[in-house]
Amino acid sequence: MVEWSQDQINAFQTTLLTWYDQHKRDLPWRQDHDPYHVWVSEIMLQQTQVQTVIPYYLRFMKQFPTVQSLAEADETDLMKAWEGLGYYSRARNLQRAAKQVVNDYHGHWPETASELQDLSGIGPYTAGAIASIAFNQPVAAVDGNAFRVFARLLEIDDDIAKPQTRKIFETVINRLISKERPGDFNQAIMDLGASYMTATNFDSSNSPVKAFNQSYLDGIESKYPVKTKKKRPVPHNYFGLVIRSSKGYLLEKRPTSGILPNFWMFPLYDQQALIKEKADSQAQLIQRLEKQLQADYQLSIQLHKVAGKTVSHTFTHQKWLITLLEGDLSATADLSYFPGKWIQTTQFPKMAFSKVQSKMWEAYQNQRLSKK
DNA sequence: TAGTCGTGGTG
DNA sequence: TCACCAAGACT
Repeated sequence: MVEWSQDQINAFQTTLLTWYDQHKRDLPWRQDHDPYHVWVSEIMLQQTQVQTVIPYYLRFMKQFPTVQSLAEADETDLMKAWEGLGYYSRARNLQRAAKQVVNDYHGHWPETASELQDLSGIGPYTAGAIASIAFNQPVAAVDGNAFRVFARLLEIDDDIAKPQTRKIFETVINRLISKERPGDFNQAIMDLGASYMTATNFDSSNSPVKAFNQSYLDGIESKYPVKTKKKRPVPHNYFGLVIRSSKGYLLEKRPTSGILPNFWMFPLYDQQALIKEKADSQAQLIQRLEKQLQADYQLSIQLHKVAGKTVSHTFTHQKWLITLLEGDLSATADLSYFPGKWIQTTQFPKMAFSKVQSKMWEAYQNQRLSKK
C-alpha cells in the first residue's frame, strides 16, 4: 500500500475538489444539503445506479416532501412508490427511521455518523455520507466507489468483499479527507468512481487524479480492487398458478420474511417438492399438484399449462424458472383453507408488484391475447 | 462471517 | 445466457 506525505495529501485534495467544482454531476439531490434529501437519495442509491434512482427520487419527494409526511405515510403507498427499485427492506427501514427522527428526535436530525447509524437502514456508509454531506462532518463514506478508487490510487491489496477490509479503508480515507469540505470530497470520489474510474472500461489516462494513481503509473490497475467472486444464483423451478373467477384472480401474500416479504403474487409451488421419482414428467407433477390443492385446501381445479416461454427471473442468489398454470374456479369456492384471496384486476395498479409478478402477469396476458 | 435481500445494465 | 457490476444493510 502506498503512503502519502502531507504535501501529497494537500495536493490530492486540491486537485480532486477543483475538478469536482468544475465537473460535478447535476443531480436532483444535490440542490441543497437538506438531510432528508441526502438521506432518501443515499438509501435509494444503495446498490442501484444513478439513472435508475432519479425518477424514483423525484416522484418520492413530490409524494413525501418531508420526514414527517414519510413517517405518516400509508405503507401501501410507500411500497408502491418503491415498486421496481428492489431491496424493499430499504423502504420499510426508511419509514421506520423517519418515525425515529420524528418521535425520538422530535424532527431534529442527529448530526454525527455514530448517532446516524442508530437509525434503521443506516449503516457505516450511509451514516458517513449523511454526516459529511448534510452536516459537514469530516468522516469517510466508504461505498463501492471509494473502495475501487482508493484501492487503485494506493494499491491496496485487501479483499474488498471481506467485511473487515472496510476499517482499513476508513482509516486511510479519514486521513486523506478534506477537513474543510468533507462532503464534497466524498461526493467527488463517487463522481470519479462513476466516470474515469469505473469498474470496467475505466479511462485512467484522462482522469484528473492520474498523477496520484499508483496502479495506473505501474500499469497494474486491472489488479484493483481485489475482490473475491460471488456464488452463482441457485436455480429453482416453480409452478405459478393463475386461477381466475368472476371475483378476479387468486393472489397469495408472501411470508413476512425471506424474499419479497408481504408481496401479493400468483401462488408459487416448488416443483422439486412434487417430485417422487426422477423420471416424473411435468404432466405428472401437475396432476400431483391438483391432488395436493384438493387435499390441503379443498380446492378442485383443472390446471392447464399456459403456452409460451416459462417466466425466468434472476435474483442475487436465486434463479426462478416458473411454469405458468391456469385454471378456473367458481367465485363461490371456499377459500377459507387457502392462504390467499380474490383480487380484481382494477386493484392491480394500486398494489406494489414485484418484477417477477409483473413478468408472470404479462406472460399470461400475452398468451390470452394471442389466443384470440 | 457469510448469506440474504431486487433490479437493470453491460460486455 | 452468463458473469459481473451499481452511492449497502442486516442477520
